[in-house]
Amino acid sequence: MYLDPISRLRRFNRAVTREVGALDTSFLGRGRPLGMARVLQLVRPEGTDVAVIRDRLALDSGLTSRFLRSLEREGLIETETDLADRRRRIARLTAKGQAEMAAYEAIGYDRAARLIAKAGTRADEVVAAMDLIATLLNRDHLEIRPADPDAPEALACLQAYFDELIDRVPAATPQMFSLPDPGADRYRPPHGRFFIAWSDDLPVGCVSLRPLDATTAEVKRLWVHASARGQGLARRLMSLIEDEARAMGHRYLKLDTNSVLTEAITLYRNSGWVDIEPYTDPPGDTWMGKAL
Amino acid sequence: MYLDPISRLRRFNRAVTREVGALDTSFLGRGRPLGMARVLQLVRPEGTDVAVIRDRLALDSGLTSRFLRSLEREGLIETETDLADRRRRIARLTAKGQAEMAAYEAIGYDRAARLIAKAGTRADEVVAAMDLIATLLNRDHLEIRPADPDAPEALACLQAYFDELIDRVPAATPQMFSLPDPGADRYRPPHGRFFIAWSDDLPVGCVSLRPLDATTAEVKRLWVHASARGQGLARRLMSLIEDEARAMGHRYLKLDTNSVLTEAITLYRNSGWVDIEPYTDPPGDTWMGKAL
DNA sequence: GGAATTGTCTGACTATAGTCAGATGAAATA
DNA sequence: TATTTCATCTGACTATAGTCAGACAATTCC
Repeated sequence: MYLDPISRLRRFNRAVTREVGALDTSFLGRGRPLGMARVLQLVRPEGTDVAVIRDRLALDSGLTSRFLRSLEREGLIETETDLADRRRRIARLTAKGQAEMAAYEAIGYDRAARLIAKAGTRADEVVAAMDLIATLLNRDHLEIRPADPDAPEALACLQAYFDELIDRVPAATPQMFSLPDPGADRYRPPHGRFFIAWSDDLPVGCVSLRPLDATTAEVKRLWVHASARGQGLARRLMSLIEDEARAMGHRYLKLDTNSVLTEAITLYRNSGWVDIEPYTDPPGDTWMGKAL
Repeated sequence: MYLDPISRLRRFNRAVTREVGALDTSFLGRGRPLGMARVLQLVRPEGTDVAVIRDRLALDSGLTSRFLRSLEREGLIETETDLADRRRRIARLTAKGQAEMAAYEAIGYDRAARLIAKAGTRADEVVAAMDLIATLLNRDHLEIRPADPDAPEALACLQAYFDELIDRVPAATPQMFSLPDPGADRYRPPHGRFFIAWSDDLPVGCVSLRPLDATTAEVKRLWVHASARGQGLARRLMSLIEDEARAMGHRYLKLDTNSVLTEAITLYRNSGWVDIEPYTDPPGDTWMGKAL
């Protein structure tokens, strides 16, 4: 290759710096300095802790305070002391502030829409490329949080998981899967568990646990978004769900999978899972278990 | 999908803004304000026109001048008046300035290398994703320039072109192609032509023309980088080479291709090319011609 | 209960980026 | 030749971001 990977990354950096700069400049079009606009973006209508704003933007406390005062004078936000800890303050968007935020949203949305349109027939590919890069850059901030199995973000993960099974497993058909999951109740505490891995605001993985009997539980719905593969996330999810099962008092775990899903099976074997007798119907054709 | 493409683009934007910000901050580690560092980056050892620097960074002339004076005081650059137009000035890097630039280069290189390393087994995919995005963002600045067929950038294009043929055309084997091209001479002016399309500093396409007889020429080596496909570049290259042939006095064009390269053949047909009698050996199996 | 720590705020300060008007000399144009 | 345009420079100015010290009140730690 004419350009080595590092030069190509730097070419990417230049292109993207220009783009980001242009976005910043267009934000200035609303007649407010960038620093203040950035603070405003972090103030939620329900209220945001002032310390959170300071941390996220890595701002000095004095500067943050002044930005907030200034936004307050404009009537865009209100602040009040946190009743739980009266040293802390909470900033909240006013109606006027929400309108202003909507205007900023519109600017960002327009620019994004224009770029997607520019990608034409390759828009899907471009979005996948952006997911990959964003997930890589966010890698150190990946968070795994419990979720309700009927929440929209959970449904999105499950849909993606089903789509992948249908795509890869010959025996899997769309009729086998329905959403919302009729058995969702068994994934909810206190009986079961459902976790989602987040990279910023994109769900990039999930895993669930449901009880089979008093001492045995089943691991299901292990899925990792294409952009997050190859970074050990599946392993983290599995180890989390095993810890949860242990804490809930289970002594044994089972799962069913399909032999075409070789990466998953390799992962299971490498973390102590062994083949067991069949205990479910197709599309599964491989059954594994692990003593906790 | 839980997140629509536009939200995902904006997530990408956030991730990348943080990264770019961090790069800027690390440049500040050399104890020089960012603006001045940016100016320094544009001063070449051979000399750069001051107006070029101003334009590229969209700086006020007063500010540019002050930055240059300051870099001059530090001994990093020298300026002299342009002899061709004595209103203009040229800035040139001193030895000390070159050392300083090397230090900046090293910072950028390190960060890039670290990010590539973080991508682990998916580094190739990440670089391809970055190419795709950078080419999209640079789309309006795509430039097609003549090149020598033996220049490194030309060899890179040809190698990529051959690799693709070997990959897609069953009859094509590595033994059929060698580089540098033994027939390179026929692609050079005044007899032939060789053009490369550049997106920033990445060659993303090429096309060449060689004479067959006094009034007929052959179009060869039409190639477009994966990141630049679907944006009409092949069409631009073809239309350019046809114009060149016309200007050189040719009346008729020919080309040979392979039936598996369907997008290319569709492009040819849509721009007035028609099937003709075979005139070459494999791996070609489709021959086309166009009267100018 | 007293000392240390924490979160926020204010005022005074500096650094950096950027704007604007005008001066100067050179080149282009009529 | 006279006028206009151009490229650069300087000085005076403003805007924005950011730093620092100290005050104050609430909380945590011992």
